[in-house]
Amino acid sequence: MARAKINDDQLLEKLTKVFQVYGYEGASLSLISEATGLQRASLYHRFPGGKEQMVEDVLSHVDQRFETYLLAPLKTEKSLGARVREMGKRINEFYVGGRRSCLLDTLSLGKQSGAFRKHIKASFTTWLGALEALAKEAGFGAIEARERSEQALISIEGTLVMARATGNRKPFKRAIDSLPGLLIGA
Amino acid sequence: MARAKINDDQLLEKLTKVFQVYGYEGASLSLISEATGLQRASLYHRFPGGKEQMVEDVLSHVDQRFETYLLAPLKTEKSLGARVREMGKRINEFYVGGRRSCLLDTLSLGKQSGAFRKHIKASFTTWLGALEALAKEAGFGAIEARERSEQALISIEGTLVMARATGNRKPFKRAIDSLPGLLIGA
DNA sequence: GTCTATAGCTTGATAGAC
DNA sequence: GTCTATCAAGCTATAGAC
Repeated sequence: MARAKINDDQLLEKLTKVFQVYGYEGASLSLISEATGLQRASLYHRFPGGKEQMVEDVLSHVDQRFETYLLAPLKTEKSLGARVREMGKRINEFYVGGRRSCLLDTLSLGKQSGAFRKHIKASFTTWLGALEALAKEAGFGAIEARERSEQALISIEGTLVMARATGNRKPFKRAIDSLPGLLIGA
Repeated sequence: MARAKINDDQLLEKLTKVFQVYGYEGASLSLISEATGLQRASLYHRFPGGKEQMVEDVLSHVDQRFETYLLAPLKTEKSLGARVREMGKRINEFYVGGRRSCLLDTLSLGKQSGAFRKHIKASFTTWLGALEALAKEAGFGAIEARERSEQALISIEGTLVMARATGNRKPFKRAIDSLPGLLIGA
């Protein structure tokens, strides 16, 4: 039992980055090996289920990061505005100012995507639900709260695609800045 | 010189679909061969530059389709509203009601994406320019016209990602229906 | 212009030593 | 837990017959 070169959290974060940049089929084991500093066989020791398990574990890890970090500010005692602004700051951090793509985008592409669809859909729904609850707390009715939270997610996904395709990250920044207005009307 | 099994236009449309669904790395030659009905060697006869040339040609073909079909209604003599609505109808058609992804999304992922970035960026800019011109014609100032056309593209890209990731195509339909309000304020 | 056959490399995955 | 060595299968691409 030699000592681990990299702990689980660090490993999953390296993997997250690789899947954000290359997607599922583009993320070859060679690439993953290079990014993590672990040889193929070591990767299979950590993830006996291979690439598919890597993706599942990455998705779960990101779910957890969202729950305990990105969306956590929403459950504090601060003002609605302060909560949304803090969440925006963390979302911006997570996507490195628009330089990284959303996993729900990059992993929903291609042949293998069916295997993760359930998880991806669930993650999306959870994220949506958190924003929706916030909009309701701000006084919006059920239908409007729903539409506004969807609008928020759509603008984030759309601007991330635009940032990747064109290199223009300003719309992403603007989308983040628009979150308070969109979600709590302020 | 045996007769062609499939003409250039039909071939490029089959390829478009494959790259929309699988992205660059996911679109293997076996998959392409199956989708087009042509064997590997025949594909290399039609595209001597291999997969990279296929993508370049697909992007150019889609540029042309946008110019001569999707965006063509904007240059007619009809009312602004009628023009935008007709364009929306054709955009919806092109993306098969949200069942297909945008190539600017699927091809900007992965290792190879650098090779197409220039083309992708140019296509994006052209599309944006057409919508911007329309918004200006509707009376919006330069800055607002720019923002509104960006917003239109972002909502389309974002809703297409959402449709792929969750299967929910309603936001895409709504984005199409919102184009008149967004671009000409009606 | 399409085909079969094949080359050479990369892929995801495994066996077994330390 | 990590490693080297190895495997079969898949990949992109090419040669040459019809």
